[in-house]
Amino acid sequence: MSQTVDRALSILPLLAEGPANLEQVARRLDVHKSTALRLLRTLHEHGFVYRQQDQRYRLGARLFALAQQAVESLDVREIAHPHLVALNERCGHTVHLAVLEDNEVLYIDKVDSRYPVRMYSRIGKPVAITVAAVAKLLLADLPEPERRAVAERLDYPSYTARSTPNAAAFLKELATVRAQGWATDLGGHEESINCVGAPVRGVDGRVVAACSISAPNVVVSAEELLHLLPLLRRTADAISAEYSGNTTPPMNSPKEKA
Amino acid sequence: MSQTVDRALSILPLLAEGPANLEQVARRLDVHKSTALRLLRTLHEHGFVYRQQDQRYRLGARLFALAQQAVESLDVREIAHPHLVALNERCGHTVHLAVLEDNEVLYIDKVDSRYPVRMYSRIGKPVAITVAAVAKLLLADLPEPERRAVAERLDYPSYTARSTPNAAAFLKELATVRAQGWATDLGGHEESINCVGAPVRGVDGRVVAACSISAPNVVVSAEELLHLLPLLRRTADAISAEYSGNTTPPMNSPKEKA
DNA sequence: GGTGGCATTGCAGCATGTGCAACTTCCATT
DNA sequence: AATGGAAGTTGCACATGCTGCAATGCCACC
Repeated sequence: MSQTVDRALSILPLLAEGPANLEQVARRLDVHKSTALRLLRTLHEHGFVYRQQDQRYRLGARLFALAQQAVESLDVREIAHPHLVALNERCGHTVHLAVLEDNEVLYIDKVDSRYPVRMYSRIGKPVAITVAAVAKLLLADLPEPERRAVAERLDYPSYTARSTPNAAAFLKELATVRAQGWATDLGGHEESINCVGAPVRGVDGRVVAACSISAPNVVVSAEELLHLLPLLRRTADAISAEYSGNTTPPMNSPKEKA
Repeated sequence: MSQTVDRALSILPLLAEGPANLEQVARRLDVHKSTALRLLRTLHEHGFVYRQQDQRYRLGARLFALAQQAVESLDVREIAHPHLVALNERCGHTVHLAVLEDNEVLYIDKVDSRYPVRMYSRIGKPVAITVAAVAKLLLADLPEPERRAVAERLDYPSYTARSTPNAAAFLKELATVRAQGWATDLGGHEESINCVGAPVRGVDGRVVAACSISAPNVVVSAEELLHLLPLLRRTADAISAEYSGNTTPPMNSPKEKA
């Protein structure tokens, strides 16, 4: 809507691909060099862009700081985290937390069995929305018309032979997920990887996030993974309860009983 | 320099403090509501801003994705180089910068000694991973299981009598290095050459690179080399700071509001 | 010392962003 | 229901401030 800002913001993803000099930026934006220069200067003043010795521009540190703050301000994540850690300790597999934002599903937290807690490694990347268990859970909760609209609008990449092929199949799957209250992704994204997911709900019962357990075939079969469903659902419910304020305070490790 | 972009970008740190509605944003920017609305719309289209159910604005997902890509393209070497040169000017010895890549430690930069001695190192070549100071620093930062796995997998060539003999000794050494935050190689690779190394850390505190000072016995004793440790560590810390964006780079610094 | 590539500057013209005021929507209150 | 207020949204006339051009500066490489 605002041409100038629109152009300026377009520079950022462009630079994310790698450093670029003024002329390259100008050409990609299809504007005059002087225009690009002014935009870059403004971005630079705000620290979104950094200029290296060879005068090429690259993304600046301010982005990290902002992304960091943004992820920290997600309160679901904060509440969920200890539960996810506990779940990971119980089952040993990778645990994800995801939310829906503007028709994209993104991971906002992850606990990996091998790399405990660490930085936000893959966090922030959009997930394969047509196949991921967490995506199904989040979309299944949308009101019918919107769900249909989204399903219609999506692409259905064939990651594997078991990927969701089209909108019709996806809507059917969403209906199933909605009814049963949990979801799976059995080799739909990567042939050898299975997931089970469960929804986190807010006070009003709407799905605000979804968490999942992922594990490769070679470690546990899909069937064995499903045995973890009760544990997963208890975790998701515990997060829901705490998020809605319906339960006892955080205290220490909210571990669950077998 | 560009008013519109300047205003738009100012919105982001503002939202980083927490969600805000249109009027609050307009007031903070000191512009009319309609102006703020248009800026926010543009930010929204680019995914930098997200609108929650209560219509308040929040930082959006695109920030995560960008920060992610940016960190991948960050080149430590470019940032580190001037620091390494400065260090070399101060101490006169050979200075190295190394990173870990696919279980190999690679020198990615080197400033040669001003003394007439040659060192057998080449940029891009793998280093003697079981003895080099930089290798110890990089491996010491790995999560425990992986560290162990790597140590187990390595060969332990006896370059000299003081080379690391086996996995057990190596792991013990790594534990020491991890604890003290610096490392040495005292004649472990070449009988007459000693090194001290210090880690370069990224925003998340993980070791992303390591730099070292190397010098032959005939020029300085091991003990004298250790006297350079404080200088080395200051250098490494300066690189870390700049790499993490915690400090302003030499010349082109973002503007300061005075 | 010339040449080419790229960044930078100053400027005139007008596209584009701006603020205003009217309109809508929603919700709380009577 | 009706009323009032608070917040978001829209259309528009004005002029600010953005745009592209052309000229200049800067460097590195022949």
